[in-house]
Amino acid sequence: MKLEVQIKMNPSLYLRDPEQSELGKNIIKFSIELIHKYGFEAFTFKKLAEAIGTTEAGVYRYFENKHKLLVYIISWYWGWLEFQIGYQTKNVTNPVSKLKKVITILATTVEDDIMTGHVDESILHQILISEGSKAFLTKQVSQDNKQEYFKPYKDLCNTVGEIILECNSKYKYPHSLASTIIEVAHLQNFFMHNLPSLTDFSKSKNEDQIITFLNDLVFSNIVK
Amino acid sequence: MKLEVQIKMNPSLYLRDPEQSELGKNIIKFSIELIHKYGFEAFTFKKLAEAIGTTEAGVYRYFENKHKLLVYIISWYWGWLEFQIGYQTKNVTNPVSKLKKVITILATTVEDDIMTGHVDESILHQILISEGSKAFLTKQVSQDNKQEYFKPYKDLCNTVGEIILECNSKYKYPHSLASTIIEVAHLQNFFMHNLPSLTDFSKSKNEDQIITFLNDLVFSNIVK
DNA sequence: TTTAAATAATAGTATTACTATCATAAATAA
DNA sequence: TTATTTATGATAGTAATACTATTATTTAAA
Repeated sequence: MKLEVQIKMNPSLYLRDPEQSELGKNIIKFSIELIHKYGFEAFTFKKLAEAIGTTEAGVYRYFENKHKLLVYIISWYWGWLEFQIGYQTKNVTNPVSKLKKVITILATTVEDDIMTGHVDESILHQILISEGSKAFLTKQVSQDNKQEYFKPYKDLCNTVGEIILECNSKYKYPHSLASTIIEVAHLQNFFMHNLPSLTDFSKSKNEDQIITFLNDLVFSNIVK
Repeated sequence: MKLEVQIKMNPSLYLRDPEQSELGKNIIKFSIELIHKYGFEAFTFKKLAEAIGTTEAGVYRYFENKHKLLVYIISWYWGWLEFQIGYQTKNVTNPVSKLKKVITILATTVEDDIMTGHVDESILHQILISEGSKAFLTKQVSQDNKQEYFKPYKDLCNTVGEIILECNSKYKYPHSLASTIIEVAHLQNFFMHNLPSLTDFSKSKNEDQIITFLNDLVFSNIVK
């Protein structure tokens, strides 16, 4: 028996559950590849259908539009990351070590997880860096939020926020600091590779420096 | 004689300089209004042309496409902000006070500046919060960067970075901290209004709390 | 074995993101 | 003043995008 990690997804994100068929799994697999290749703006359902070997109508049976598909794969990633964080910090009792571990996970390009057949997490991580915020930077953000599209992201922020409170129960902004850590980890990575003068890591282009920067920022703030 | 602030723009952003004609100024004025109203994705040159009372072709004579127009108005804002920061911190000698002032400027919704006739800065500030990162989160970011499209943003980050170094000349990440302050100011504002559980300001929805959060983050980090 | 459900194949529509052409009005130079 | 350039307006047209609809065919469940 092959073990597979299943991330539970919000059903209102899709018309037909992509996990339940080969075509569905291919939609997820190739949309990750193509969004990474073309960027979200130039990514179309037509290109996706061609890559899979199906028709546009075939894709539309699974997802109403490309925005929902983006939100789907991004939600999937947050769900998977939450699982990773839970798993990798399971035996860490010291909260500071735990938060450091979390920062490292958030700021490090992951390796492809063989537990998830059709999803390449390392590409997904890249997508999150350059397309992630497009999931919520829209005019429909409030409606999307009402439909709980961002629950996995919020859950993750809560988890990180709780670890922050474990480090310092009097810290006043655990949620804001949690969302800041997540967003800044991605932004500094994007800047390092694409607009290096907005960072101080242009020479090495090493993720470890982002981790050091974040640790420095976070721990001087919460542990005084 | 009417005094007007002129922000010098990168000429490769436009085909014809919008500052040099009524139609051009209207393109800027109404694009700010309509991007704010519809969001950048749903904003089209057709809607813009209709609002102005010209034709699509008329708009295309000024801007090659809507991406360049977005970069133009965002660059304009960074240029204007740089000017504001210079002006408002002119007589502040203490670097900590200066950085606090800068954070306040970055995190506060501005009032419309009457010195700039056709631009409504308060709406522009809203656009920056929700559309700002779309200027660089594209596949062409490196080409755009080579053409110096992001120079005003980088200049601003440098200015802020220098003030950080004035506060603590040994601080290792002045550029990263500067870009973090700017981006987090906008992100926390967006979250506060649209995804409040990602912040700790959901009750009051007050910008002052973002300023307090940022001051707390920044000064515990650089002044130890 | 029947019936239902999923997929493939094809066609069609409204909108978007442009490009091209030509006439006219306004500004400038000879 | 007239000639010429330059900006704008009006209109048309195209390829691509973001869908919806229809029907036939295959696959799976009852």
